[in-house]
Amino acid sequence: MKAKSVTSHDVAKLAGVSRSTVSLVLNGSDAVSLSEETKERVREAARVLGYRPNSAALMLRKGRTDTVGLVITETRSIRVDAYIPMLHYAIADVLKEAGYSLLLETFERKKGVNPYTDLVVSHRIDGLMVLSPHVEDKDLHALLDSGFPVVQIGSIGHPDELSVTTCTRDSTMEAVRHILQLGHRAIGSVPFSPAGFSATDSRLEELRQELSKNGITLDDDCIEFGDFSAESGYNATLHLMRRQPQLTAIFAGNDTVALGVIGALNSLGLSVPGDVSVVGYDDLPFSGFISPPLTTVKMNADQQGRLAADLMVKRLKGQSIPEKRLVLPSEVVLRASTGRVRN
Amino acid sequence: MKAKSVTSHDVAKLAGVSRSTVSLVLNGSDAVSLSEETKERVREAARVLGYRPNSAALMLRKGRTDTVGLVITETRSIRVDAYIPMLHYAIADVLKEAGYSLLLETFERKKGVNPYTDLVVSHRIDGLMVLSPHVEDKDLHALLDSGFPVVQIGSIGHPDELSVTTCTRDSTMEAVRHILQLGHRAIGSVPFSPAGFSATDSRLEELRQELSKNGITLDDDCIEFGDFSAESGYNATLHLMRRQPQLTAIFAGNDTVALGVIGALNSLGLSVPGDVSVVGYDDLPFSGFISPPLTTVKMNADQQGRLAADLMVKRLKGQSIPEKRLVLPSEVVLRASTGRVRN
DNA sequence: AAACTACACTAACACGTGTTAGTAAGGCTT
DNA sequence: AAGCCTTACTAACACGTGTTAGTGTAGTTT
Repeated sequence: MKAKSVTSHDVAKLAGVSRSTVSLVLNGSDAVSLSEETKERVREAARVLGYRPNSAALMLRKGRTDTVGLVITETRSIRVDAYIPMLHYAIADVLKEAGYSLLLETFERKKGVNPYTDLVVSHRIDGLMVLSPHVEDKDLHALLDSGFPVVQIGSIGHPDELSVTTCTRDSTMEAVRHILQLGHRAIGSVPFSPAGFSATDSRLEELRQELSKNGITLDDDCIEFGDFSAESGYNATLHLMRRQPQLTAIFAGNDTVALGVIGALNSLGLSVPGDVSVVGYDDLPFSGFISPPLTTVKMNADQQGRLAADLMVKRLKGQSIPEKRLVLPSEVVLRASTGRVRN
Repeated sequence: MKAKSVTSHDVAKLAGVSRSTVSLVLNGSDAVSLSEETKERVREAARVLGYRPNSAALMLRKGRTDTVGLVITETRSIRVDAYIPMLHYAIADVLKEAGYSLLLETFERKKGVNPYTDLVVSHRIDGLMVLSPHVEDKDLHALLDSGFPVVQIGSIGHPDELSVTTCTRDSTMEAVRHILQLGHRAIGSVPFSPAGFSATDSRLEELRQELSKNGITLDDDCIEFGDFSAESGYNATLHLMRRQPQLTAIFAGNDTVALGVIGALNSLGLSVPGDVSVVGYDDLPFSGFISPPLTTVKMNADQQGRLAADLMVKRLKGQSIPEKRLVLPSEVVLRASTGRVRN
């Protein structure tokens, strides 16, 4: 019933040589000389039998798995936001190209349990990629201390970390200037998550500072936190506009939330950008094609993922890494969701 | 530098017993009797050293990897549509709960290359999940013939297949009736992909049949194919409405495409649903919170993924599987993107 | 007293691979 | 003819684990 698997022993038997010879031929080793005729006979036998080395045996022998783990910490966001999957698949692409497999690890943090231990200590993976790591993640810091290959998307400030981040400061400044030039003065914000997440905190802080430079204070009453989903953006906006109906511009924490922000504004009878302008972050694939097309701060998830995966490949292959912390620029994409303030 | 890994040998030495004893204790085997005192000493030693069995050795010894592969065939769709990731993460959740890891495999089909061979023949995985399989996929049929554990999301009609599909026929009927009751007669469609993909073909065929039952023919001129993204929906709609400006209702192939459809209609100065009604498929998390909230055929990706993963777990654990082909019902969700036809 | 049982543990094998040290034979040099 | 190099190959080990058959001892039965 179960097709017995083909081992190098079978190949050896068919080719009339020893198992060692099979291994040497198939791995192209030139440490020992073999006649061309024998080599060909072995290759042919392997082909006929459809031989593939058993990967577990390979891992055991070589002491590596050619597998990289991917940890996604923000489990709440996975199902409702498109950004993580974009990173994920970009990473998968690059790693596959370099000969590595990608093992997905979604974990919930439990008290007293180090979520990295299982994968790492059991030698299940050669390296770990962490998306949106928490700055105060004790276990992650410990893992970095141990020297295990880790690449993060997002920094936790560890001296040895390899990370890729996107700096939104300049773009936020540019977006704020854009909004101010359109005449807006009553400005609110709907971050994409509760406070405490690094991207949320930094975007909010940058926004606050830029507005402040221009003499506008971003009052706490003008902020209503979302929770990753468009739904949360929708509900937050309803609350926000009930409390602060004078607002004419809203900075959404990301494009998914912005979708809900626009939906809520419209449901309140407000037009975008006629009555209220909306700015997002990320520039998801759909952002240019919704109604109205969204003005947003482009993050380039694809490039971010690819560079992170490149870092991992370099690290695993022992290649030199000139820059351990890559910082990508963002870019403001002006579209139709922002407009001149109503009279 | 490199922290040498802890093996059962180390544990044995510390506990003052043989390696066999360590293995027996830690696996809770009662095939041989051991004193409680020794057991405790071994457990303590293992705890102190932080011992975890080497997974490669385990795989080799046990002949299984406790790993499931996930093949995503529609690489074009991955980055631009939210449906696949939802399936993906639901599957990952269930498998993890059952003690399996998930290995991601995104592959491009190349001539003469069997994309399943590597993972399967090298014993890298115990089972394979295939998302949106092609009906005529020769290699997949061969894999099923071989008896290797495969679960598909989407059917290819193989006699032994394990699959989960969602039947949209009833919902399409219901949605069509809904649209007709609103007075619409000039109806178009923007499928989410080119023809040839099973979901696209079946949805289109169901739509055609239902309309036909009501005396309306869905002309080819009233169909403009999308290509997975919101952008493709946007562009297709521009073409479609230029060609058929009389249309008052559009069935989008999925919600992502519907996003672009609505965007395009608005950019043409048409309101939704004032001038044109739009129906989507999937009910993505954002669909209820965009503007206008989208009327759609709900697919329940999460449940689909969970059931598929359950099938896989049952299959791998040798449990009985009463129904090899699960067919889930869909459900029409009426929202504000559909309305009475304009006068 | 011999034989058996129960207990506590270990030696040895097998999983499938890559690699190093070693063997055998033939041709060449001295 | 003895020694040496080259060519062609293989035996044997190691990776770390789970398990089966087996060993020895103490206690109990016949």
